[in-house]
Amino acid sequence: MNNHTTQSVTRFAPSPTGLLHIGGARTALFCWAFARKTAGRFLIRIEDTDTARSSATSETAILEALAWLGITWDDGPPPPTGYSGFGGDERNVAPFHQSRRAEIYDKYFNQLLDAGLAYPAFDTPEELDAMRAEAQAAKQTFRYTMPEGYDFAAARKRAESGERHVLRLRTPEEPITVNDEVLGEINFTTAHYDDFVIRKADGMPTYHFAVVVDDALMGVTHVLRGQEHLNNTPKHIALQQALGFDIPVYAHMPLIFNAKGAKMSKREQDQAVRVFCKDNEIVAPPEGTIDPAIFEKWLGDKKAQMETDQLQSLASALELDLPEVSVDDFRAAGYLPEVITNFIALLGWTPSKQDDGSDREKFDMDFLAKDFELSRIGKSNARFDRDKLMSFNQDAIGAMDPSEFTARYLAWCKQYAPNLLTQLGDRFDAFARMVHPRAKTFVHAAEPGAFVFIETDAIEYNEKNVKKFLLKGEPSGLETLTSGRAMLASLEEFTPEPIEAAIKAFCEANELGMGKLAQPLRIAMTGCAVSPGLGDTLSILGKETVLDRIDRCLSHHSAETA
RNA sequence: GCCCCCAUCGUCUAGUCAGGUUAGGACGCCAGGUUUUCAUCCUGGUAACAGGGGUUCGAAUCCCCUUGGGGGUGCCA
Repeated sequence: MNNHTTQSVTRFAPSPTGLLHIGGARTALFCWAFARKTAGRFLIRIEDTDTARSSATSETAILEALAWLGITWDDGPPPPTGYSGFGGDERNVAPFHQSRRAEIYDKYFNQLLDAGLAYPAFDTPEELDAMRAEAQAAKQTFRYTMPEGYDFAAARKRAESGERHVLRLRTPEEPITVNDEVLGEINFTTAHYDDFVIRKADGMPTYHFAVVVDDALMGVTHVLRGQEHLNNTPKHIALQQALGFDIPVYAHMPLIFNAKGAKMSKREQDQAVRVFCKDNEIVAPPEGTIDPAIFEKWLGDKKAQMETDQLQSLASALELDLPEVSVDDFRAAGYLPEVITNFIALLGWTPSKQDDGSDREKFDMDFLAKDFELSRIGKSNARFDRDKLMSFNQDAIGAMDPSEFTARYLAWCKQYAPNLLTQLGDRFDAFARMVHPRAKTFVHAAEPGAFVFIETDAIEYNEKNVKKFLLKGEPSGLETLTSGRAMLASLEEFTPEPIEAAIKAFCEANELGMGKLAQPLRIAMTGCAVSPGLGDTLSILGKETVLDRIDRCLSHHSAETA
């Protein structure tokens, strides 16, 4: 036996029917981590046996999301555009799309058929429905088993003559024990599996069959997947036994839910927008978002789901943050890939303790690749806490040096906020530097800098702040603002440091606290007493605008002092 | 209905396998401090072993029951 055959192989096998769900991302991450940890291989396989729902677009989106997270694969489709250095077919196990493996499946279908371990069944969906209803009425679990006196030869003849049929596996009558690395030993009696379908009427293998054949042929040694598959496992083992395959190691991991304890789903997003519309009595879509007819129909039907991009344009027009569900959602919301992987790794898995014995929470992909252990996967489902994710993201952004933040923020804006870029022009670097210390996500980053984008004439002054910082005191804020204006007007270099220095010197010379000038200036610039650092705030506006805003503020409030 | 899995602060979790801890950390929340505002940062606080039976000198930890949560029960994956 050579090293090649003893090497561990894990796989992530998405079905290309949508974006990469955050739960799927965690499964992929753990599969990746286990392969790295054990110096094995991680492979990607595309499970596109559901021809009606699968699409190339969603396959591309899923691969791109994985690559963006830094979850790269050894075997599988080529890397998405813009990535390189992973994927391929070094071990000669392709194709990686189940839709292109029909011949392979046929070979094994025939093997089972010849051995009498699989048989054609001709029941129509309606007949099956009736049988299920009957079992339900009798308060029993429906189990399909081979009819008494089943005539193999006759059935094969019917099948070969083209009669519509499926293939079912003859399952054993003995209980099956699953040895799960996470859950332990679980015994399944025959009540858990019946003669399930292994080939659909359209000739495609079912999930159960394809997964078992492909895993075996692709040398998969460790199957790490969500707990929703636990009940499928005896079926897979029955199939492996019938086919003479080795049984891989199984590890079923807990599920991830939203804050409410429900499954995270796209439906949740539709729900959020619909509730918002109803609460705010919005009966028509904002101008330039979506077709009013579509909107109306969607609003009226609680279960209706809108296309993802339509929903997003609607949400952004309503200034509503959509609950994120897919990796793409989190990416668009301005979360960092290294933060997402760090955070989801913590959902259902615990890293080793730090050297001093304290708990570890922050780590990168390299650490995960070294530290990952199946034994530290938990058993109970986890809720996804966006507050904590946000906190991690803020910490990570805060830890970047300014040039890194600027570069990454720029890259994000190019993709998700091009308007910001055109409005800012060559002031982008200064803007990025200004908002960096306050940024929780790239989406939220621009908020403290909102004053940059409004017209001076459109500034609305906060009444409370005006009273406190402009009208009261001796000298009043307005008086300080007036003398401060002259000082700023005479300033030659209008960049952050000189501005800060000049303001400081001015306050000291006049024996004033910094706030005496700073707060009135903030109100003049933004309308309220909150802004980023004064040097940044003033310099990004430019001297002319700063003086304009001071003048407007002064004239606006002079009547009140009189 | 039937079957399977799970159960520590509001949330993620350490501790459970090899019973003995003031049940620890993180996010959140509250209070105080630093700061020209905000944010950051610092300090402190809040808050949990689902309930009931056992076993034991001793139970978060082992066993049973109840309750609660989740999953499955497809010619979806």
